Amino acid sequence: MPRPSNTQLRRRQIVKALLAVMAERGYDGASVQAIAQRAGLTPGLIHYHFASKQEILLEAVRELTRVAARRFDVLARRAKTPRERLRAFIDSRLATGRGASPAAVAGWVVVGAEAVRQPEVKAAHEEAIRAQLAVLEVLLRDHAGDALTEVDARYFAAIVLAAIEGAFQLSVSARGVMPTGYAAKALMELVDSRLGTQRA
Amino acid sequence: MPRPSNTQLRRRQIVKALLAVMAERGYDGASVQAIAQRAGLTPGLIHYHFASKQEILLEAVRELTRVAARRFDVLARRAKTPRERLRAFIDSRLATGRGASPAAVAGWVVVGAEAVRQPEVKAAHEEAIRAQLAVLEVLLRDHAGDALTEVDARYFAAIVLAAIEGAFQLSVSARGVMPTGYAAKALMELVDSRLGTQRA
Amino acid sequence: MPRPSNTQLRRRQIVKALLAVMAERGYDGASVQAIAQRAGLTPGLIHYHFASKQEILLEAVRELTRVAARRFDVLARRAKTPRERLRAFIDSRLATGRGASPAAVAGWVVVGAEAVRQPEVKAAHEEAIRAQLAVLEVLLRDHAGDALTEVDARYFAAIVLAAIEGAFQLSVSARGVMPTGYAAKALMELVDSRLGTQRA
Amino acid sequence: MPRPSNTQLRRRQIVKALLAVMAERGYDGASVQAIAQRAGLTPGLIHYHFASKQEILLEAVRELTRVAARRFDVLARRAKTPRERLRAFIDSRLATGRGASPAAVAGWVVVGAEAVRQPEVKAAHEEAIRAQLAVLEVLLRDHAGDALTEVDARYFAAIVLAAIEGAFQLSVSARGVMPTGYAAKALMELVDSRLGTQRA
DNA sequence: GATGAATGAGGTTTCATTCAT
DNA sequence: TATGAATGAAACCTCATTCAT
Repeated sequence: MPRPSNTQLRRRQIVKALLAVMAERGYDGASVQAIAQRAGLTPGLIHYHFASKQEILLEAVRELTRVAARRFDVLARRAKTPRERLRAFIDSRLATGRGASPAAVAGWVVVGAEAVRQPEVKAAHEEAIRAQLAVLEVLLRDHAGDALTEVDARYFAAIVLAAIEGAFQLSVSARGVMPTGYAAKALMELVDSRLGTQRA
Repeated sequence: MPRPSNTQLRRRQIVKALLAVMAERGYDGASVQAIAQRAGLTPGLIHYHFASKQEILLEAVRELTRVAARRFDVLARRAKTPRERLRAFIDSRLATGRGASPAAVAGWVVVGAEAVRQPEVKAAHEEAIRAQLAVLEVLLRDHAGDALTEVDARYFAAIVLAAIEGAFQLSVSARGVMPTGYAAKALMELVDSRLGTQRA
Repeated sequence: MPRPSNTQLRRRQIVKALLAVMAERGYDGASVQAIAQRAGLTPGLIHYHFASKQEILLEAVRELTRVAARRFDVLARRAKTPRERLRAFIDSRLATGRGASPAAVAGWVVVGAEAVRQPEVKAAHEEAIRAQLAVLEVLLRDHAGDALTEVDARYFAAIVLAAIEGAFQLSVSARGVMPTGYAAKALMELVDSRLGTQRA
Repeated sequence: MPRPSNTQLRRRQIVKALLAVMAERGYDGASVQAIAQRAGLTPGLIHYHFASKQEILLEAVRELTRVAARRFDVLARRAKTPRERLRAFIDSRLATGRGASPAAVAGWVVVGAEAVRQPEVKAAHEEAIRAQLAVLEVLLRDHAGDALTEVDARYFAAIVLAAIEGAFQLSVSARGVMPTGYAAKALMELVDSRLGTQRA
């Protein structure tokens, strides 16, 4: 009778520890030793559950993606109009309060830089970006009606996503520049003015 | 008779090499050995000209800032209206062509992530961000006239800068999402619509 | 009611797996994990049946010895003259065809090197060597009659055994140097010429 | 003014240390730490002079080959007849006395086993074997005159080389089986009888 | 200014073995 | 018997930095 598997638990523990350490010390600063310590495990066990440190990072990218998607789902459920759904998306990324996680934001910034040198990370990061872009594009078109051509919608979505990603960076390295909570509001205003959809 | 100092030349060489390597392998991947190789120098000499690897990175941040400022100056010289000066700023960051450097963009993204863990880098990065923000805020107010309150201008500038920084990230890790050259155009359109200033 | 023991089966499985892995990756490359995988078992079970990895190796040495002995017995049964029995011995080591096992040959070479550092392995290896030497010496004297003194027979046997062991090494690391099948023939010719016993 | 290079010295030191440790503990037992200790150096310095542990092993293979070749050259210089040159070859491998090195013999056996799993080592080992084979074949034909066909010479050489390699193995793992010094004599007798060339 | 050998700390990873179940 | 999670030691290797020349 084998001991009941706790692999799922352990993997989640480890990913969480990586994100926590990474938010403070970056990816290279997040040594396996440090991750283990944070998770209350041993380095050997880390490698029992993950083949390599990179594997943990890749799982972390997926986890961040899942969390963001879940957050959007929750907020979107309450939205009744296309504009509210769009706002829900922006809030799911930028709003503070329940679900907002500075560690996740810092982690995401670090992942973005890691994409520069690790092709596998780049692929995972890019996939996440493209998925968000697709969602955002649909939301924008739903909201804009005929005000956006297909091509415009795509680039507009890209700019909006860029603003979100950039806001992450600013919140990490120039805290205070954009008071928490204002980013979502300011971005939504921008979108509204572009689409001629003022808040009625 | 001492030989004439070439310290300035060497330092610039080294900073350039760091940026080049960093764009491919990240900061930790840019070993002193690798930097030396790229610069055609030896590791020992690197430390003769810089006290530590971090010093090179800090100098690189300054260098990137200087280059960006210079690029803006060049473009702004041709600008005649406030709107054109604003456009000059955005182009100086996002436009392709002469002066655009993928290595610099990747380097900047890496610097942003490094700010997560190195306080000195964070300070340098933040200073650069705040300086740009100040310029951008002035440009926006000049252009907008009474259309923006002081507070609005500050947040608007932050959002615009965020979009620029985010565009860097996308260009690094999701190339193709935002065709080169479109970012500047799309961002300017957004600004125009927000300020009610269509291109006449 | 205890379940019927399958220890013997398992031990043989494990030894076989060690030899297979060792032939590809050497002794240190044959991790318990890898052995388990090859045997279709788990690492824990390996240590249930063997106290240590070395124990498996020692059992493998014995197994290789047993297999060689059995092979000689089979061939010797058909032999009618002393010369044929001698030939049977050489064939049992060097001939190709039924019973020849490249994995066993590679395994034996690896065991020989492992004897360099593990006294227990050296002892087991040496015992196997001395046993073969004894057999070979008897076969040679039977065949040679008065053509060999006792001392000569001992050294002659040693040289013949050395040639066999060396042929293993060559077949492992310089395949093609000695076409399979020729080794036995060439060695027998050498023996014949030394003993003045031409093939009638 | 750089410090004068001592790379050649260091590399030789390291190779020598590897061979010494390997003769006692095998290749895997020869940790970089152990090699460094034996050489009186630090592990970091080992890797400064060799890219990897395997590189040291490959250099060791070359070194062993060079030493053997040199030994043959010295002995062959005194040889006056083809038979004496053949004997010089065999002595250069098997005779005791000046130049004989138990560590080198054990090292060579370990290298042979390492060839099982490291393709680069196998290539180096095979090259060494083939080179010796070529020499031996020429020596045999010179000595035999018409007594050997071309094909026979090749296989004969292979058997003789096998006997030499096997004698190494026996001397490592079954010391005493073949009293030092007798191997060369016994092998030469075998060759003589095969070629019908008695010591006149 | 310049070289490159040298150090020592620390990195990721592997692994034989143990043990709760 | 069997599982596979867990441990802890040790492996190879990288690297920023120092320093004799």
